[in-house]
Amino acid sequence: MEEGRCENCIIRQFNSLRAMSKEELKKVSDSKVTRVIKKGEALFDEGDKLNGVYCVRNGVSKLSKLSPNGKDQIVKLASKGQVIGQRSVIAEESTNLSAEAVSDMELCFIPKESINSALSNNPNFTLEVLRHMAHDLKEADDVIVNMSQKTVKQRIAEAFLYLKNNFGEDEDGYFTLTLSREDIANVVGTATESAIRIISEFKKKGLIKASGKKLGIADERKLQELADGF
Amino acid sequence: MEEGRCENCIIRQFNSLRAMSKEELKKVSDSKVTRVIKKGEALFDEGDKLNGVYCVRNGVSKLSKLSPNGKDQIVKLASKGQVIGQRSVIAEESTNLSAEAVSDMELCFIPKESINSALSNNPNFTLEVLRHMAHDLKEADDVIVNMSQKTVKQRIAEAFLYLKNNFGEDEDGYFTLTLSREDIANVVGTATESAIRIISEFKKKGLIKASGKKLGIADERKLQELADGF
DNA sequence: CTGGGCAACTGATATTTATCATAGAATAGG
DNA sequence: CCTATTCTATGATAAATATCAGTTGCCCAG
Repeated sequence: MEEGRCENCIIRQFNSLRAMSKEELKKVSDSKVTRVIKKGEALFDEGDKLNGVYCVRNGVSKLSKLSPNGKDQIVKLASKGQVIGQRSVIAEESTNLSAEAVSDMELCFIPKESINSALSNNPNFTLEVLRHMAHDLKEADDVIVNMSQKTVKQRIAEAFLYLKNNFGEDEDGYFTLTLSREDIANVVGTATESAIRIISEFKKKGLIKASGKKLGIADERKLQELADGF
Repeated sequence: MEEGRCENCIIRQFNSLRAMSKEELKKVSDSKVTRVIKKGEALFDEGDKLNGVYCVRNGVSKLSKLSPNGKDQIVKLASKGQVIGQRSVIAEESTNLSAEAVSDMELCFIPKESINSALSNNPNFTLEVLRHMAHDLKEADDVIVNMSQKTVKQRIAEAFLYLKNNFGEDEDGYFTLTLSREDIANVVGTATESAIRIISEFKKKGLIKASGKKLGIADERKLQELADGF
């Protein structure tokens, strides 16, 4: 089986690595280490020095930051095809985030040397990473605006739409990715109880549906309207 | 007077342009256009296509985004030495922000061709921009956490510290940069009245001082403690 | 099958923040 | 120097959200 080779795996679907030359990819592939992480296990902690990046092959990881008041804020959910830790490696700083698996994961660890050598030798790759990062930065602006201007209800509605659009749903219309209420609260930056209350309310109003731990969207149109502020 | 040449102006102090070669800087210098903008005037609006970047030579600009509910959220304050619009130029997307001068400004407009040519020909420059952007992205995470986890009081305290640390103060201890209460409210993402109330409260408690429109810090230690949540 | 532990839930209450209304202070332009 | 307009300020009130306390239900290890 050849799935272990980056040339066959990463190239097309993954964001910036696709700009690597065949040779570079071979090097990456030879130096990488595959890791399996169980749901709930940590990938790294805030303040750690990363000596490489992680490329997600399967599963989802939450990237979060502990706020001074002791609450976790989830800044990003990284799934298949996304690269974790590139910012720290590129800026040569320690991480400001911690990463934990929210589902069982399989990922490839790529030592920073491989990345750095590609960065200094392959301008196309660098430019590709740069473009990608410029885009991320614009998205971060949107998040900042949403966080500071939208109500908790609106943010939860958005989170539901986000979960559908980014991780998909099963044949019954439930999200592929199951998050605890606490995680949802940490995504939108609110108290767990508040999140639970609003989720119950949405369910009563027929905007969303819930079955056990599974969540899903029942009325996307209305949910979108709510997220947009009507 | 030779202040008009980038070789003499930009090189040392400005973030990523310093990685340009002498030749590139000459090209930039020849293609750039100096603009003077009065306080309150707009540089560009949300959705505009930028065909270049602005390098701030003097004064301060607020970069903001209109939220669906009609309020402005100030995402960044750019001052001397900072480059505005690079993200849009690099990602080849239209801006998601609008820029307006909060004090009289002098800036250089650099056509995107100069930037793009340097990006594709000078890997060092690209890498430098990339590093810088990676750093910005980490800062954006911090902003997100602050916005979603801290109270309005804490955020206003932080804003005051930020104003001091980034723009300095005069001999009497008042901020060099004077912002309206509305602007401050838009930086921390709250209602103008709430910002005013909290500023009054801080003043009564001796944490800050105000004289006319001028604002300053009176007790930095306590203000910092408050921002950190005590 | 069963008790312990944890996640989900609910109620009561306190706190924070927004909104509406209004008035005084400052400021720019004629 | 005056007036119109914008900025700052403050009160009253409503709405949103957090906090504390307690209950239920579920899952899993023994």
